[in-house]
Amino acid sequence: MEPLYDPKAVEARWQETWEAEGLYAADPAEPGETFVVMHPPPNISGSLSIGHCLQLSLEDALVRFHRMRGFNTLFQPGYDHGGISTWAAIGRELAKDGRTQRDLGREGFDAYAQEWLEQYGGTIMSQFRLLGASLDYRRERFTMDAGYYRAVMRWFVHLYERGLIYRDNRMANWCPRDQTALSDLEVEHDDVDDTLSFIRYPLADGSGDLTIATVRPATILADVAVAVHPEDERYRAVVGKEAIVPFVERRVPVIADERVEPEFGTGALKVTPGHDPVDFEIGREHGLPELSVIGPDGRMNEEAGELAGLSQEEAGDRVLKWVRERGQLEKQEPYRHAVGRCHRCKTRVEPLVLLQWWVAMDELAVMAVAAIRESRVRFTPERFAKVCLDWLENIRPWCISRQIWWGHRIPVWYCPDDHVTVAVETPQACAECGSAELRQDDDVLDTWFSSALYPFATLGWPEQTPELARYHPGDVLTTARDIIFLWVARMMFAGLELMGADPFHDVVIHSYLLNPDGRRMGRTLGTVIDPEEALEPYGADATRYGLLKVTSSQDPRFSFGSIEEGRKLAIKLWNVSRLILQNAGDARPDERPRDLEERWILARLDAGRAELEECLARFDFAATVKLLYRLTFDDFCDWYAEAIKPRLYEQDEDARATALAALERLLKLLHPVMPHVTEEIWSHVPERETRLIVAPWPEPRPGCADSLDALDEIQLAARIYRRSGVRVGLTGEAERIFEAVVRPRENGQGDVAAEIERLRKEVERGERMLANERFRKKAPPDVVEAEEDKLAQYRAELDALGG
RNA sequence: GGGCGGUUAGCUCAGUUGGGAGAGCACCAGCUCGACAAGCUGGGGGUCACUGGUUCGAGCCCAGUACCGCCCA
Repeated sequence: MEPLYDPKAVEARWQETWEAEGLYAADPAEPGETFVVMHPPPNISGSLSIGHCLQLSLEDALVRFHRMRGFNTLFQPGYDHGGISTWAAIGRELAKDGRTQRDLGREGFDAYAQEWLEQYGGTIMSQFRLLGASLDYRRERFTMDAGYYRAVMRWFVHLYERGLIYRDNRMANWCPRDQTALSDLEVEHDDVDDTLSFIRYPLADGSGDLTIATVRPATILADVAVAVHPEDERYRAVVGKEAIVPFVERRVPVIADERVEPEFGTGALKVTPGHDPVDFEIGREHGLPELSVIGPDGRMNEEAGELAGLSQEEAGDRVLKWVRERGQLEKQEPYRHAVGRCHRCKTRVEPLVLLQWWVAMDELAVMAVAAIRESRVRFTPERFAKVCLDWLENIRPWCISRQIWWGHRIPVWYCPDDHVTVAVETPQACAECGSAELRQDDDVLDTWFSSALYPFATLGWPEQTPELARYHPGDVLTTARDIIFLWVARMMFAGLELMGADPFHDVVIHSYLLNPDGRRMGRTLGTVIDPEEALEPYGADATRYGLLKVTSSQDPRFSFGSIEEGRKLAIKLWNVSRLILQNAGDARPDERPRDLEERWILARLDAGRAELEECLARFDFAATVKLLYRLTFDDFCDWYAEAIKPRLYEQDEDARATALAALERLLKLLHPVMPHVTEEIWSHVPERETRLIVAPWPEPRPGCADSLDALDEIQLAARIYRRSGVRVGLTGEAERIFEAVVRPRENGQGDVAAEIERLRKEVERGERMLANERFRKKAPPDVVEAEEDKLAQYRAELDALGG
């Protein structure tokens, strides 16, 4: 073994070896309980971020752990076409040459996207490999490959035939820049400073006027009513009358509707069903017309008459000028409110009534609600179950059509008479009139519509493949919290609807990595950390360790500190392995615990194994790596290795065989987190029959459990000696171990006086506590007893120091 | 407007039923011994955001306040 550990060469070699030897491969024909993790497919709008690496590290730890425990394990790789996200990314690329997606034409765009796909898909797969993720790379899937495409068509047709997909004119979110509709989830809300204008609408009968408040005066042109709350005493008398809309001077009814908020503005609401979601609902209920004065470009359209072609702001100014001149502008106030922005391009979203395809959600959502309520699907941390339920229980129709060319084209065809034919395969004739002149719907589906099928479309559904039979349903899904609604909830109801099963039983919401200065990482913000910045200098094992270390916090700031710690752990492990392997002589790994430190380390390793299993079972990865760090540094290196060192040099065969066996146990425990360095060391251990990646997980070892605290006395003596220079009397084995571990020359002088002072304070504290009668009376007996023991211990130490 | 997180050492963060405030990094001091100076040993450093409450005992439980962040509308 080289004196210096070089992760770079070692890691690359094992990544190739594991894959070449088929050790990542899942075989449905093999026996064994299955463990399946579908890695959330990164979308091909870019390469992996350090956040993706965190997710992979966590999944791969679980996967490797289960593989070693003998599970038939599938870790599924793939990538997502990424709908609007990729569409926009390609748009930015084309813009460099002054081109747009539309310039290429639909076929030209497809060809361009194909090249893009190959480049980024390849990048993503190579990044997976660089991290040592033990995905079954032979099974790489893409959400638009032929089989998956067909699955998406089936899903659409299925829902259509169930009556849950329909085409309708409804209020949708429109991105004027991307020129497409969006779902509610793809709209972000930001507060902006705006102006609230109070405008008087005269009553048609001349009996007075009503004042409304609006931040969008341009939409006055599309007003079709004024609404008040039915319980609002102030306006009871005017309901049923007519008001005159300024500028267009249209007579509109004054109506009563419970959706009006009496506290907002004056309590009277201008109703514009064509340009506001709430107004749209009011309009539908009251049978009002849906006028539209704003076009898909976000500017005033021809319905706006003389204002046609103006921006909304310009039009609003014209309207305000009109009312001001006529004394109908009561006042203006600064007003802060939320506006919707396109999730991808941050353009202000325009609410417009549009003919789109929708999914009715109630019936589907109910199934997912049941899965959560019945704990068939659990969330970690638990609170996200409630978050998911809230969304599912207040769900609204899902707009699934997108006016872009990248994605699954909607499987609907129209004949010249506008009859609708819905089919998985391209139909030859109209289902209604038989016309052969068919035109396919231009739009594609929301990317999440297809992602919902990921847990089984990747396994071949709708074909009944051996993989589908064996690996569905899966086990654990990990993701970031912003994906819960977009993907997790939708996978749940898609799985229940099509497969009749929950696609996983555990959802692990991992932490969200922030930039070192506490800001969100975003490509557009230029705040992303490239995984290369960690992998290149530190290696995959250290990076994996460092990322897992910060998974307990909700939004940890990324720093290289924790990765540095991982590197130190790998180096420490390397060095202690050199000690044991270079002094092993002809010994073979064999547990022959004879002396105190051997029974102790086997007990500690077994306790560590049990604790590690508990940590992983509750998905506490930070606790997992901290445990491994302490086990390696404190127990294995500082005590066990030091204690046996003389016996290794003396060619004690039992000590050597046991040391090799103990090292093996440690390597196994570390493998799921740090696979490369452990596999490399393992390859130097004599007589290994398998690779570590598939070596059996350590069995419980109850035999040494009573030695778990066997070194307590010696460790205490060491502490006293190192602090004060005073030797506590030890006998036999204890004295031998003390001599081996605690080197006399270390800090020999010590400070006896300071140590005595410290111990006196401890004794005082204990005496004070135990003198409190109420403590003795009310605290549990075991707590009191523990305090008494500690006091006795401190008094004994004080005696030993002559204090 | 509704909801959810967070606030602990100079920095990044732990702290699992309430029972002496921890780790890593950084800092200071000491130490080359046949695994490791990318190391070892010891040390300094905190009003656990604030106010009140419950309790023998509160970083932890309860009520409220402030600030930061997120989600939904």
